[in-house]
Amino acid sequence: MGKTKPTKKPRGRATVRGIAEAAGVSIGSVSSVLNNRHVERRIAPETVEKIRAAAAGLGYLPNISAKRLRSGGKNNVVLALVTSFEAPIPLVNHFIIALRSAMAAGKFPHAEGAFSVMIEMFPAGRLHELPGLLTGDHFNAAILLNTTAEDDAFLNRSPLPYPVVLVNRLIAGYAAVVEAPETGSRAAEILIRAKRNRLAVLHGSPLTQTTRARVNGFMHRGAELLGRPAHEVMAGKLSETAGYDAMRAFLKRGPEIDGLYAVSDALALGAYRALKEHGLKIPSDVAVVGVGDYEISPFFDPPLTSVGVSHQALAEEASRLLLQQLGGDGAARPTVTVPLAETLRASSGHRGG
Amino acid sequence: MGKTKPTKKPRGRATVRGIAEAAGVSIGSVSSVLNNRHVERRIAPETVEKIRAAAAGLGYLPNISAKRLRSGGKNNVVLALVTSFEAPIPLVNHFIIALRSAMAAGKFPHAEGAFSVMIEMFPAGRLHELPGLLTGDHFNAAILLNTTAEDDAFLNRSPLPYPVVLVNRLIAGYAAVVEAPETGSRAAEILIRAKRNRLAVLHGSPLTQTTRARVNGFMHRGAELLGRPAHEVMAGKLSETAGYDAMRAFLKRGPEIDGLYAVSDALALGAYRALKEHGLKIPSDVAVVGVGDYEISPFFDPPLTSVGVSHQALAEEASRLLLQQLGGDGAARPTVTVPLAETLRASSGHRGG
DNA sequence: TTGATTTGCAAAAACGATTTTGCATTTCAT
DNA sequence: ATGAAATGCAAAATCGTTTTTGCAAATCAA
Repeated sequence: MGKTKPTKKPRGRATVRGIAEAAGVSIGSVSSVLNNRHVERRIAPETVEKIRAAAAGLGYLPNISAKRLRSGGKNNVVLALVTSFEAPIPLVNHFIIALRSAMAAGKFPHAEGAFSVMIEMFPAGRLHELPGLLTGDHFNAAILLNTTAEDDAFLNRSPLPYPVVLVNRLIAGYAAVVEAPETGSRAAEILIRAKRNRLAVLHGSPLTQTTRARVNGFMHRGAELLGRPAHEVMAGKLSETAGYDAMRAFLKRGPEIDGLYAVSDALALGAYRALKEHGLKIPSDVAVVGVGDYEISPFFDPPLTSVGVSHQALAEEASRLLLQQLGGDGAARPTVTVPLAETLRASSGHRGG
Repeated sequence: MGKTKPTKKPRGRATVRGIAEAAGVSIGSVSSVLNNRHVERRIAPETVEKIRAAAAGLGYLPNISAKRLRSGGKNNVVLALVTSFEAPIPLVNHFIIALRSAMAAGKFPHAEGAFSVMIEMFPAGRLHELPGLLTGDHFNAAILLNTTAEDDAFLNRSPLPYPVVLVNRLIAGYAAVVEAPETGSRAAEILIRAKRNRLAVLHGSPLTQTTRARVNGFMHRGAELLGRPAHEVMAGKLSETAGYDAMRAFLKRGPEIDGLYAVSDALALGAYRALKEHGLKIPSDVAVVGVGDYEISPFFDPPLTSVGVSHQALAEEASRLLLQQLGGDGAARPTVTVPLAETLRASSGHRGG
């Protein structure tokens, strides 16, 4: 065998060192060229070319952590929004905006306005496989959305070593923001006050901790006041289409109702269409109550009565809690209940909208 | 004035070194304790306490870049979604999902599925103030949404030193994804084919490059086919409420129309309500065409005819382009036009929905 | 020709953490 | 009492960059 120089095989990603070896120069020169400092640093044109060629040939991608570590100053608080892929699409944005706004407003003095927001997503039930979750390598603090029971068990087992705020989940040892528990029962009361007594609730499957609470509250209070159980209509997901399909199938089966509670506004919108197609008028034939998640509720036809917490309120409260833990008292792990907002509109026979 | 005790000079953020000095131990011991390795590393209980106390007292927050650099392996490709605060809320999610999905599907082999997605937001016109934008310190590649003319001028002036994909903007030297240019003219054609000849277009203010193209295309094609200009109705923003207000004011002024083009579906939904309140039936009195941004268009009452590109298609194409630049040919800066999708529903007098 | 500049780049010093190694001390076994 | 093992921690190596410093060789000025 010929005597081979023990060149370090660049098995991983290309680095400045790899480029330097390939081009036969020092890493300092490589860095200068890659950052277009070659004029100030007096690198010869032909050397510049050699380095550029080597970098391109190796498919160089800079290591952001190293760059930030070296150049970044002290300003790198990293906040993460951790959510399952299955999260309701519009929800995530509220949290991004809320985090950004809270930080921009200087709610967290330590960072002096300099910070990053990351989005981490995981398949439902696989939270534990998320890189950096346990080590704290990827972010300084996180808001956790849309975990499943399995994920919750994991969180319970292995406490995360940084500030965390859970949304609509309660786990010992974690701060949490939850919606007020009376959402479902208030919906029942609104419908019953509007003189409805043949009620139904439309929900998705599987039930999340939150939607289950809504359904249970509604069923319980409805039975209590009317002495009769409400119908349960189960949709496949929390989407307009799923709500439409489920409601249409339900109406075809024949049960007559005069009051409907949809546990999400997407479901409500689907139900609207099914009801109308079935020849039922809202609210004279069927009154409808939704949850207040969407900005578009007032633009339903007729405008949708909603009772629940707004995503925005939830998001703002979660941000506040997170920054509070980050900045000051890390030991405090409060559970904050966001109060209900109730907007009575035409879909339940009320004026306004 | 009260004298402050100079117990500790706040020279920047606390580090392991700072804690080590405060506790009178080495940084290695500090690290071990902070990561709960003190058992394996055989740190004496009283030392552990000293260190914990010092860390808490200094408000220590680990430097994520340093942690990742040291422990992170090779897996840190950082992708950013850079958008102005004013971006339409639902748009952003599509890009997050598209990026995550594309990476998860292994579209970018270099990263082996390990990567981060960051969200950076800037006030419209202030893109240039975004930290890390010019230095490339914060991410390896970015998708840019919702820039203003001012931001575009900046981008034109100072090319960014990493792969970038622009959305609905064209700037020399950058890859871009744009919607097909015929959106507006097709909307005019649909209305005119439906025998409408007194047209109006409802748009937001200020006009973005995209919405301006839609309006212009509509006005031009409408005038061409009808020999008469369409009305322009200007709303304050691209929201339901703004659309409602603008449309209501317009109808009160008296002009009669029988065809309306709303350049976003939020505007269309607001217009629906204004039209109905004004006693106009859709589509018999006024046919409406929207743009196809929302998943809820089929659930409008009546279902909304849309012509345009879906946010999802835009997002998927943008992700594809970005990963293509990242992985392979960084020199290629293609402009990809996403084709139109046209869905004829009841709002323009068509069947189906 | 010779001393002073310029040119071109290598070597070293950070950035802030984690992990490995090494070395005194104690404690244990005999 | 004495070598062996366990304990507790400091020191050093490392991650991938950027920037500063230093120093030959080449070029210039006289």
